Amino acid sequence: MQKLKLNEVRQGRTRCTECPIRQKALFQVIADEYLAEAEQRRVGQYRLAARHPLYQEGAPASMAYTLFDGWLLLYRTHSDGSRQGLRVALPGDFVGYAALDDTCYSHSAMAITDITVCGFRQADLHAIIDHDLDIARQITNIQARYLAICESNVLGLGRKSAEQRIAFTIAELHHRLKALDMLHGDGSEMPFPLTQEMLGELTGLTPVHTNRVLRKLRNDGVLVSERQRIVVNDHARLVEIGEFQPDPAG
Amino acid sequence: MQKLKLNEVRQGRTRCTECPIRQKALFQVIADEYLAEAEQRRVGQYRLAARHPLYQEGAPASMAYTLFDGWLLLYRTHSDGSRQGLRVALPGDFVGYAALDDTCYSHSAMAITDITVCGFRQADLHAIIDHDLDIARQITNIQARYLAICESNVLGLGRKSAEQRIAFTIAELHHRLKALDMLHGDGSEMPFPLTQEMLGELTGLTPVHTNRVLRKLRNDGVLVSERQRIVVNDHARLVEIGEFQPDPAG
DNA sequence: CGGGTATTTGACGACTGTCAACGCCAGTGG
DNA sequence: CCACTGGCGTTGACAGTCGTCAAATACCCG
Repeated sequence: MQKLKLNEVRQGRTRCTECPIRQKALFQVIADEYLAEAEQRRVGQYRLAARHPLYQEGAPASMAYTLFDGWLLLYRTHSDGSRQGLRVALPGDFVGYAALDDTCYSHSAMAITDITVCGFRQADLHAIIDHDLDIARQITNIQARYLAICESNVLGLGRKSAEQRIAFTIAELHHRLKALDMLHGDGSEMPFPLTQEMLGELTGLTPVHTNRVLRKLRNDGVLVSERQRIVVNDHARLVEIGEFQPDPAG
Repeated sequence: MQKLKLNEVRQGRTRCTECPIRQKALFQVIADEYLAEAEQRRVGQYRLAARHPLYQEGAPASMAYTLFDGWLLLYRTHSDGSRQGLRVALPGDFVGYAALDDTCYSHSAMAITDITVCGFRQADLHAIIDHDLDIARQITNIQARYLAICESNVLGLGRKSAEQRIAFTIAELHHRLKALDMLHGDGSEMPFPLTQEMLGELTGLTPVHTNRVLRKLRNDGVLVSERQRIVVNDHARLVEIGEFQPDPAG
């Protein structure tokens, strides 16, 4: 596991309005409200290269982010150095929020691909929340949704087999990418920038076993997995194996 | 797995003020604020017998509860009927809150022991939150803490061994019971109303393997486990095995 | 082309689940 | 008081999933 440089890689800083994804962003309301002040508060849009950390668990949680472009992996580090994935953030997702002042991040975030994020100071967010009920509710809802996802992960890791967890994870990503109109071709082809090691981190498996499960899904004709891409041949089976339900799990 | 009767068992309904635990309740502020209206809104204190459900996943989330007395198990049900424990709630804990109107519970709650709870209508809570910033913050903090616990569970289930997870769970409960002054004797003796099956549900293990792990901890002199009771002989080892850290995990 | 990273595969072993049986205990009813 | 009963805890034998170790191959990028 290589050491990654800290956020030295941030380059550029352009106005949030230039981001095309913005219209779809879950967190659009805050982006809108905040826009007027964004420039003068020196909070704006950042770019971060793939494989670099956005923030790290244990560090003071000074900023939260809306992901505008790219894929982001949220994970928590075990004492032996291994990592447990918590969630993949996709464009529009709001990450790194801490409810209290002077808190530390509970997890780390690493860019899977090159990403573009819009940063907010936590302190500013708290101030906004106190003023604006709609935004307060929206943030609360986002947190509640994330909590439900987290509970689903607990259920999956505790009760499901490796194959079920892999299938669930892929099915869930397929579902979310579809909602973001990020599928290719006839809709069965999805971009998949995660390495098998990352997929293993998300599902609590070693890279080797992740590979074996993928091979089985491939042999069973459920999907085709290549670098950077997965083609879902038998979507019904994938959903069935993973027991994926679009709504309740988030 | 036997079928449990629904909340038919609720008996009595007395004023919240009679509960001695109240002074320590995390959720005391709301209890205070809410007290004046509690009676007229027909929201008050319930009793529920051990092994009976307080609420169930998928049902409309009409109420949230502060646990005044007893132990409560939060869990989520897998499609095969097995259950994955999410958390044990102890006196003072606030459970069942849903951020949105017209939501369903994401998980179920079952009384481990006989319990006493103080119920709040979700709609009323939402109204209170909109009026009172302090309470809004407090609920948000409770949710944030629960989220951190949930992330810890994901890490544990994904990366830790059975022995580590059991040790962690016991160490965590020991820590929380100590804070509530619910330990017996010299502080090494803790009440433990969970069955081994429930402990297995929390740690993602079968009852049989849970038993084997407990035997090992017993043979290694770490603890003594009996029905309804655990004596922690070697607290340092327990914490070390489970990699339990009091603060960050909640 | 060369070097590093990711994927793939096989052999082996450890951890955990499954199945089955038995013992213990508390509560119940005769 | 005692036998009965059901739930829980305990144990052993066995099987299967998954991790570990090691090596080979494929891919990407300079």
